[in-house]
Amino acid sequence: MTQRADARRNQQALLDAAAEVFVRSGVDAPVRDIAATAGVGMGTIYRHFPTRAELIIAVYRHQVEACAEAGPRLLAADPPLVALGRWIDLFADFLVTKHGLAGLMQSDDFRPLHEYFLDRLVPVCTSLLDAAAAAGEIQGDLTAYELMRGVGNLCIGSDDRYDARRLVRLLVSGLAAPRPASP
Amino acid sequence: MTQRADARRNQQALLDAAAEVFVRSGVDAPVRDIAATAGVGMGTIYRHFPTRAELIIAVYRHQVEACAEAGPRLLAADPPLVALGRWIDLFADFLVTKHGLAGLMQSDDFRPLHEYFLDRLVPVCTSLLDAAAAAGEIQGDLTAYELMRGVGNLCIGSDDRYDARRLVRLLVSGLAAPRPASP
Amino acid sequence: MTQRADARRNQQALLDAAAEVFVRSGVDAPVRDIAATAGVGMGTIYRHFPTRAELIIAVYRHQVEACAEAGPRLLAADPPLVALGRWIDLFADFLVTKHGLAGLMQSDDFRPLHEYFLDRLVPVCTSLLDAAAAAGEIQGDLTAYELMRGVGNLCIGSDDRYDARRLVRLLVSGLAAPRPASP
Amino acid sequence: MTQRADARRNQQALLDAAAEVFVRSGVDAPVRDIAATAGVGMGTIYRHFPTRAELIIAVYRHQVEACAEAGPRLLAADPPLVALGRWIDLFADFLVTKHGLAGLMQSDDFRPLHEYFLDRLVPVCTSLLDAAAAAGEIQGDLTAYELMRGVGNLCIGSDDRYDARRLVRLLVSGLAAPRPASP
DNA sequence: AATGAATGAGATTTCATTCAT
DNA sequence: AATGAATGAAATCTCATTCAT
Repeated sequence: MTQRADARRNQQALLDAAAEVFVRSGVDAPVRDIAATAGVGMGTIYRHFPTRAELIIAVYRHQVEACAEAGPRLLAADPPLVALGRWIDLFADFLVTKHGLAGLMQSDDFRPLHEYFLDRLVPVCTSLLDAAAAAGEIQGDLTAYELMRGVGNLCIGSDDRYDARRLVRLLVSGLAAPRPASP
Repeated sequence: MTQRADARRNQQALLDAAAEVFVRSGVDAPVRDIAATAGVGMGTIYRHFPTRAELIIAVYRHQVEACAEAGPRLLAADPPLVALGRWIDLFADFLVTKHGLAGLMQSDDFRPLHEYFLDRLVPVCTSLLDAAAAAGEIQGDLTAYELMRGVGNLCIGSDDRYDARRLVRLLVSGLAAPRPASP
Repeated sequence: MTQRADARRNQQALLDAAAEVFVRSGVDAPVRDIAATAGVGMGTIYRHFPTRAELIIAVYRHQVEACAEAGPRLLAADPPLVALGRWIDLFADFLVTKHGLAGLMQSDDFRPLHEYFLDRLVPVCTSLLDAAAAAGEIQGDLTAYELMRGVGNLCIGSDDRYDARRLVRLLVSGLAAPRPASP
Repeated sequence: MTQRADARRNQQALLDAAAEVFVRSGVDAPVRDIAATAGVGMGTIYRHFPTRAELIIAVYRHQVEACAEAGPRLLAADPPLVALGRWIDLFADFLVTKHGLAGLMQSDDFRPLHEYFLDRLVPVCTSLLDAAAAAGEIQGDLTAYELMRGVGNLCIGSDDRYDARRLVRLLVSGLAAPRPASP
């Protein structure tokens, strides 16, 4: 059982290395690079994460979970549209930080990854959206799926000249119902 | 001079073939496929377009030009914000149609491509934006560069479940100045 | 079109190299070895023979054809059982020479190879067998398929201590109808 | 001594597992599969059977011994050629049942395996063959070694369309001396 | 100028084998 | 003694790119 500790350490090294390499070279970086960065053999990656999607999911799982859990908390604390805005900020922060992650979701090869994100986060986003709609704070009938894809896309390639978060805020403000003219 | 004609014919065949293959298999389709579709040898592609970015630029040049030229025309015909909206629609249409093009812009390898697009279109977009700002129709100080990147990003991966144009419209509406409360 | 000559030369070099390597290391020798022996890059093999089965078939095609064509000739020249014996000798010679070929046929991976051999040779063998049966020279109802598999198997691993041809002759003699006791 | 018992139990589990896996996936099945089936670690296999040949020999030892012991018994009970035929049937049964075993013998890597079989069985076969020759029941001077290799080869890949036992019987009948013409 | 055959680097994946625990 | 995680050497296959013709 002592070995288990070793393996766990290794797995963590792998996750750290993968995260680092993903930032450096994108999520489709050669397996060999990740192995080298982690200081393990290539077989070790395949033992822990048989497919690339599994590795990516593992790399980002913690943050996806944190994001999912934040939804209800925000909704309880703020008016719906504010909560939605804050949650979207959280989501965007995550994506922007994970340089290259957003761009990845498009690829057919990463369907499982895409699905994991959606399965976990779309319901959360839906409840925020529904609450805002119920409160009459937003117009239209955009789905959570579309909103998240839009935000996800906006977060691709954020850099000095392109502040993704700013665009995201603009998008959310476009979502808000027009303020009724005062009487 | 006859050869010149030959070469020109070849170049056009190449552009047509590349456009077709780009739609079919994305802009990173194998060179061989493009050559085969054009009915020329692979060497011919390399002679005409030494890098893939050059080929892509050539493929889309006409449409980029058309888009650039539409700017002043729209501005002359409509109120600034309407003109901006229409121009953005035009730009988005172009990107959505060119499946995969938007996603490509991110890659460092295609810097030249990216730059061509920006050099040609940012000034046009800037003049539309400035006009709208001057008319008090928009708030904030978003640059044309950021707006175009945002729109470009939103256009990635449009499909049945994700209508990029809709998100783009939302973004533009977020740009509009809040209607001043009536007195 | 001059290049065609080059390519043809290359293809022949490939076939020669493959034949040599097959003898040395078996028909499942690494592609790289065959390429190296032929003095070409690995891609060249894949261009000429996309699958391993295609390469093997090509390597042995000439001899399979020669064997197939010998059947009718022998049948025309000799009494059926003699013709059958000679044809089987020919077939066995081929297999024994192609060290390792016989052993290969078993593998599921080489189904296409197996099928090519059978498609081409079973009909020939059948006509020899039928003629012998019609002449009352053989007993039983062994199929050409079984006979050929038997002969093929006997030819595996012929060497100094194991003379496959001798075993084949024994098998064929076991096929002959028992001489009717003289009156 | 308790550990000795453990080790013995393990060894038996390994043999059973190997036999099972050999049937399922052939004698060159991955070591890991055998270990998993036996419910032991891979290191345990290497401890007990450092080479694959040793494992295979161990797996089949019982049956090889049984076959060897049957020789004298059959010879005592039947006329020599009948005894030979029955013994060969026994040998063929063993090989046909051990799917893939016969094909394996060819490989240079399994020389030790090959040798074990021959060392144990050739003398038995020789005595049967000699007895038949002494009785004038067979012709020629085929060695036991060649006969066994022939039978071994015939047993490769027996299936629905190829009945190895039938071919083996044919071979043995080819061995019989021609019935002397009646006076 | 054009061709397309050839090259070969690089990416993935599988397992036999070792060795720290 | 046993475990099974780790290793890393193969082997396969795919293209971007070159270059002889």
